[in-house]
Amino acid sequence: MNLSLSPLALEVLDLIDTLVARYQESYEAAAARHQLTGSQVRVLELLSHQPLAMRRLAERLKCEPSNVTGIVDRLEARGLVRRQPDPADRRVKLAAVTEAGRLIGDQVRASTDFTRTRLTTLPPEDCAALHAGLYRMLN
Amino acid sequence: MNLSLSPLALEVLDLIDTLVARYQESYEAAAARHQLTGSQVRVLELLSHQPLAMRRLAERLKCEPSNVTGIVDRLEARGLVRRQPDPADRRVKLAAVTEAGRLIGDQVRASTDFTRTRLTTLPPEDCAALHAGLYRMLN
DNA sequence: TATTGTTATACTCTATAACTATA
DNA sequence: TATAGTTATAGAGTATAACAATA
Repeated sequence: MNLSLSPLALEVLDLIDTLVARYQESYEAAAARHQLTGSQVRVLELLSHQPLAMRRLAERLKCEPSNVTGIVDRLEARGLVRRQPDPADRRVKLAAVTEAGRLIGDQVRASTDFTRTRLTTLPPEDCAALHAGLYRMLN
Repeated sequence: MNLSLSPLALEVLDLIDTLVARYQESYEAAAARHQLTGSQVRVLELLSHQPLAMRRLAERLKCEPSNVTGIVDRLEARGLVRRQPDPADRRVKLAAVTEAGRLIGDQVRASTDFTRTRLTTLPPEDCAALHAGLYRMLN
């Protein structure tokens, strides 16, 4: 329904398509440089603040819990994550990032961002415009 | 390296993370509503203007040509795409969207966009700010 | 009974390597 | 010999359904 979008809005739509594409590329490429997939890096990020139950991890990843088993298996096999019992509920397994996992997660994030590098050199007034526009759009 | 990013830039980074996540969700969900994957819809979009050689499709999708064979196979099995010979080079197969494929592609795109619906209601001044900021960031 | 995590299964996307038919 | 598309293979992510352990 392009009819309801102004010419300016259509251009913004194109810019957003480009932004998303570059963001994705940069994210996957950074992960691949460390022989990791995007999902694996995502888990490392989600666990960087505190351990999470497999169930919670599935919610955050927006996928089925059965998938998380495999992703965490592969991270655990490489020593980047470990499973811990939950003292409060013996059904639950908490996934926790290891020191090695935290290190790699930080490295990937630092080497990732197309977005990040672009933002460092963006003049403050453009940054402010971006902030205002995005904030209004997302809220 | 958050040290080199201003507090404002950090907030923009968060906003962009959110934007990308919502964009992705909305794209995949719209595709799924039509029993299609994101890649399949992407192909439908790429072919919406003109037929493309399998090789070109692979370039646009940023994946190996061998993968395109499978994606086009599945679309062809559902009658959404067909393979045509290239009169100029008998090695080449041109993938072309069918009428049914064009119809579904349009429907998905219309039902997709989180981005699109947000932009329709965004005040012109916010839209202009977004455009300015994104343009400067991406170019 | 309900919930947590896992297993089993099937499908899609992905890359790599080897093959065929053209050029 | 080089290129276009395919096949074969293997790994990863995804959803669904069924299961054991625990609540």
